[in-house]
Amino acid sequence: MLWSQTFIPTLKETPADAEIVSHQLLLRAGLIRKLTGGLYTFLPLGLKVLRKIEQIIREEMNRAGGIEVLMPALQPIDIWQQSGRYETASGVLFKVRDSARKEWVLGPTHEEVITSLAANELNSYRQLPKNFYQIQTKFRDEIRPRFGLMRAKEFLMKDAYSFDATDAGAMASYHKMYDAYNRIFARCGLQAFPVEADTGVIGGNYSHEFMVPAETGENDVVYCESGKYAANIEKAISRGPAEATPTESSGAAPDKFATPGVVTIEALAAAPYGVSARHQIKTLVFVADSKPILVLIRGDDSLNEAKLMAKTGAVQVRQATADEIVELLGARPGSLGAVSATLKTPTVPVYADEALRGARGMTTGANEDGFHLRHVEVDRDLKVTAWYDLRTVKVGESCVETQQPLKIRRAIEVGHVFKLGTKYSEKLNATFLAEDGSRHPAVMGCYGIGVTRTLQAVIEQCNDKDGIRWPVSVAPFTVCITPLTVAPESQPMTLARELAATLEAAGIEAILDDRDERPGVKFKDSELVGFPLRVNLGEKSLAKGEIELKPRGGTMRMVPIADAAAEVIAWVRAESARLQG
RNA sequence: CGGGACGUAGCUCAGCCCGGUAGAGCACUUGGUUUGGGACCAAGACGUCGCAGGUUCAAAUCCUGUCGUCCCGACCA
Repeated sequence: MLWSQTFIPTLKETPADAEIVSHQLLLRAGLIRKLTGGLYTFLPLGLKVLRKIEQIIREEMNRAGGIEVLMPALQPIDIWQQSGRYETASGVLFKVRDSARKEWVLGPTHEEVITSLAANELNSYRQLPKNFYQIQTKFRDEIRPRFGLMRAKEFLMKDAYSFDATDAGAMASYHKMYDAYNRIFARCGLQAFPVEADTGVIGGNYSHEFMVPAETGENDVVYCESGKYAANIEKAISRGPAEATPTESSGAAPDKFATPGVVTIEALAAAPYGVSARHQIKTLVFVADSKPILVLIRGDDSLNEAKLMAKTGAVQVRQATADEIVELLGARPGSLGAVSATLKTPTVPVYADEALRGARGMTTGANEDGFHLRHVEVDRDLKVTAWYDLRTVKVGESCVETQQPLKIRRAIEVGHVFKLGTKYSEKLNATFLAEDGSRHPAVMGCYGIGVTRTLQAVIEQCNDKDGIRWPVSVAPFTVCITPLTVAPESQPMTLARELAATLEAAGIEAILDDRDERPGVKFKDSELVGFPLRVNLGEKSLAKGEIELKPRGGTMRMVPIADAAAEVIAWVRAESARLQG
C-alpha cells in the first residue's frame, strides 16, 4: 500500500475536545473523526485495526466452539416487553417509529433476539450445548458519551450467547469463554485481567469483567496483590472495616441532644460534639421501585448502590428528594435516623449494613431538625428489616482470601462474561426436551467484548510521547517503508518497491511512504501512527550498502541491503510469536 | 438530568473585562530556495465571530434565550 494512495490525515496539534491520551491519538493519528458527540467515522487506518481485532476475536471464538451469526440491529418491541427489559433497560434504549407509527428499538444487546431464535430452533437436549456469537453495531442512548470510542452511542461489540441443558454445562460454557477472553486480549497485546463483577440490568448470578488497568478507566477494581482476589468495587467484599464497630454499652437510653446546624458526619465529628464518624449511623433514604426505604451505613463508610440494588432485588433505585424525605420522616437530611421510636412511618423497610450488627453507643439523627440521639443500640432501639453487605470496600482492608491489605486501581472494562441461568429462556420460552421427555428452559450465558473500546484501550496502554506503539498483532500496517527520496527511478524508491513486494508475498502488511516530504515529517508521522517497524532507505546508508531497521520505541539497526527483507520478516515473525496467547 | 467550562478560518488559539477596520501560528494554493527528525522566503485564498432576539448611531465584545461541544456525578462493552 502506498501512503499517498490511502487517507491518513495526521494532526500536529491536539484537538481541543479530546481529554485522554488514547482519544487524542485516535484523532491525531488519523484513525477516526467525530461526526457528533458519541458518533465516529472510522478512517482507513482505524478500520484496519478494527478488522484485525475482529479477526482475532473471530479466531478465538471459533476455536472455543462459537458459531457466528448476524442478528438484526432493528428489533420489535414485543420481545423486549416479554423479557421485561422494555422497562428496566428503557434508559439506554433507542426507540424509533416507522411510517405506521409502530415502535421499534435499536438493539443495545441481543439476549431477546437470540433467545427467540433458540425458542424456535433448539428443541432437544441433543442440540445442546450451542454458543452463538456475532460482531455487530450496538446502539445505546448513553447518558453521557465520553472519551471518544470509550463510551459511544453506537459501537461495535462482539456478543455471544450460550445455551446448555444443565447448570454444569452452562458453567463449562462460561469457562470456555473466560479462557477465550484471556487469549483474545493477550493476542491484542493488552494486559487485561478478569475480576468478579456485578450483573446489573442483564441479570444472572455469576459474572466476570475483563479489565485493562488505566488511570483513565471508568471502573475501580479492588484487588489483592497475591492475585487471589480481584473484583469490581461494585461487587467487592473485604473482611470488614479496618476499625471495629463500637459495641460497648453504657446502658443508657437514647438521649436526644441539640445539634443546631449540624447536617454532616464531619460536623458532628468536630468540636464541640466530637462524635467520631465510626460512632455514627448514616441514614439514607432511597426510592426503590417506587417505594421508600431506609438504608443504614456506618458514618465512616459509603453506600455501594450496586450492592443495594443487587441485594434488595430492586430494579430502579434513586435517592429520595428532600420533599419526599420530610414527608416520610418529618425532618431534613442531616437529622435523619431509624430509631423506631422516632419513625413517623414505622412500616418503612430498614436495610442495614453488616458492619452495624451489634453496634452500641452510636449516634444518629433524631428525625427532628437540629437534634441527634446518642447512646443508641442497634439491637435494642432499631427494627432492621434485613442485614446486607452494603458498604463500599476501602483501600487497606483485609482480603477475604489472604487477609493481605486490599488495593484499588482504575481500569477500563473491555469484556464481560455472565452466567445468566434461565432468566431469559423462561420468559421467552426457550425450552428443550430432555432425554427423559421432560421439558426445561435452557441454561444461558452471555459474553460481550467492546471491540471499538478494546481498540482504544490498546492505544491507552501502548503509547509514548511520540504517539501510538501498536502491538504487531493489531497494527494497521506492520512495517512502514520510508524512502527518503521518492523520485521514481531513485535507488531508495526502487529498493522500497522491491521490499514492499517481498514483504507482501511473505504475508506481511507494509505501507510505503511515497510522499515527497522531508524526512522529519515522515519520521514523525510514522511514529505518531505507531507502525511497529520502520525501514529507512536513505542515500547515506545505502552508500554504505545498508538499510536501517527502526522498531517503534527501540533502537535503530543497520543491515546489509541484501539481507533486509529476511531481517524484516524474521523480526515480524518473532514479534508475532510473542503475542500468540 | 444536576454542577462546571467553552463555542472566533480546516486545526490550535488571541481579541471580549473597557462596544467602533476580525487577527496570529499551523494546514491549504502559486513561485523560488531547501532536503536524515514536523524547513525558509514571497505572494495568495479561506470567516454569516454557533444560532435567534434585544440594548446601541455602532455588537465577536453588553443583555436574554437557544443549540452544540467538553469535563465531574447517576448508566455501561
